[in-house]
Amino acid sequence: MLTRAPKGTRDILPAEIGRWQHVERLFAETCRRFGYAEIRVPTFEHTELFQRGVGDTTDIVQKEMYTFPDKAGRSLSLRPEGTAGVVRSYIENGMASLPAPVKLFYMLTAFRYENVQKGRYREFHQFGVEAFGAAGPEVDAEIIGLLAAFFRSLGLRQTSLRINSIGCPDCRTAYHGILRDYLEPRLEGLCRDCRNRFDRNPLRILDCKEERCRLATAGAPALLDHLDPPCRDHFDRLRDALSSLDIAYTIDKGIVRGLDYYTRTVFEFVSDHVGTQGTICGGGRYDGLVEACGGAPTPGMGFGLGVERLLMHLDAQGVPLPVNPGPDLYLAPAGDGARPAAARLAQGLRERGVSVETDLCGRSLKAQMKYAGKIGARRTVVLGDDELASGRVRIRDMATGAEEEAGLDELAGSDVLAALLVAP
RNA sequence: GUGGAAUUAGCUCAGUUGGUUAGAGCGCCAGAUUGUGGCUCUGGAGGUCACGGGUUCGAUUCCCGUAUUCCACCCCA
Repeated sequence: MLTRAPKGTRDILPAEIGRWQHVERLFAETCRRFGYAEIRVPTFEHTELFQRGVGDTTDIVQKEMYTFPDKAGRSLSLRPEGTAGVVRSYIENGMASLPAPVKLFYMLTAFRYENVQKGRYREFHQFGVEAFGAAGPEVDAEIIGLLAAFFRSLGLRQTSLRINSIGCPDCRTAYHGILRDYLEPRLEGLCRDCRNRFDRNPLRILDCKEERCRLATAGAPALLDHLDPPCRDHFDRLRDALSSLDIAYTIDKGIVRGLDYYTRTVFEFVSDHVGTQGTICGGGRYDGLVEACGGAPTPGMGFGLGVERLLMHLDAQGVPLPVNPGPDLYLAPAGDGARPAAARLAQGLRERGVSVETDLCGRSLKAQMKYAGKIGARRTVVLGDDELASGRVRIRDMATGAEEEAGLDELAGSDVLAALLVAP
């Protein structure tokens, strides 16, 4: 063949589209019940949006973005996540003047130039929500509650919620000092990356997976223990809110998250199954992001959820997902004389809402019956000279083999139509 | 970006210690005489053995490179 799908991309084929549509419907419905409205934003944006919005120092922006000049010389980038574009749209469309909070959800594809593994692709699908204008922990808890409801309705089990607070810029500045004091005598023991991080972003050193860095930071003070009083209060009230929603969680002081914009609350839903791509969903609060992108100071909170990973973990847990059903009716013309009548009848039934298949390959009646069985047709009707002459047909139930007689003229009429539309 | 493994039909896999036309199961198409599917039987289509070089009289098989997939690191969804 000429070429294959590019590395890290995949086709979603008809055989699996039912699973995708199922989770999409369920997510959209859950969001609707929680008061979130769908928004669709561009696949690419000006590169500076992501540099500012995701963070210039992040791996995502530094190493993983699909950035290209367009023919007019603008630097554009395929979105590596959903939040930045939604924030841009919020500002650009004056949503600050809408009744607060502004609650949005999206289902989109994002792009990262990364090495491929299971559950990690270069083009991947993300669901997410963003809530603007609510500063308190109540919205944090509501969003986590939305996810809990979504997972429950899907039948997803064995995931755990981990939460942390990384404070506001003030407590982070203060904490950076405390952390540097602790790390300075241990600087020689750190890896080269982390020695660079020491000045720029010492918080990330705690996230380093290098053995020697983990040893050096094992006894380091945690940011969570050095929050200023307002951040501490926010975190404590989030815990109370989660408890009153009966949502179980564990505190994980190690959650830092790789995007620069987070403040205070950060959280992840992680599958308890083995496997390195265990994070299904991650998010948190980003109280400085709208302002950083040129809007008025506006608190925000949201998450991104990896759809491929969600489906992967549903599979791993054996959660059944629907496949697309076969047609309500297969209409089999017997003999060439019946073909125009069959096509006309199929058209009429389809316009009345029945899903009908009929022969397009000139097959024998026997072959048509085989085909009807293979595509999962619920019923079949044979249409030949006899039926056209008498105006009577037999409706065959493919599961039981039972046949029921009906008038041809009533087949498209309401009674038989109703029977066809009712699931067996 | 760094390591390791794999790649033979649409799918899951055999196989060739280097030698004529490369196999199976499933799937697909057709048939088993009258107008009825699932079971069974018969036949058929479908492969430059991932791609490109090298060694050789001869390479799907051996060697090198590349691509892709999977695994680990890293990162995250």
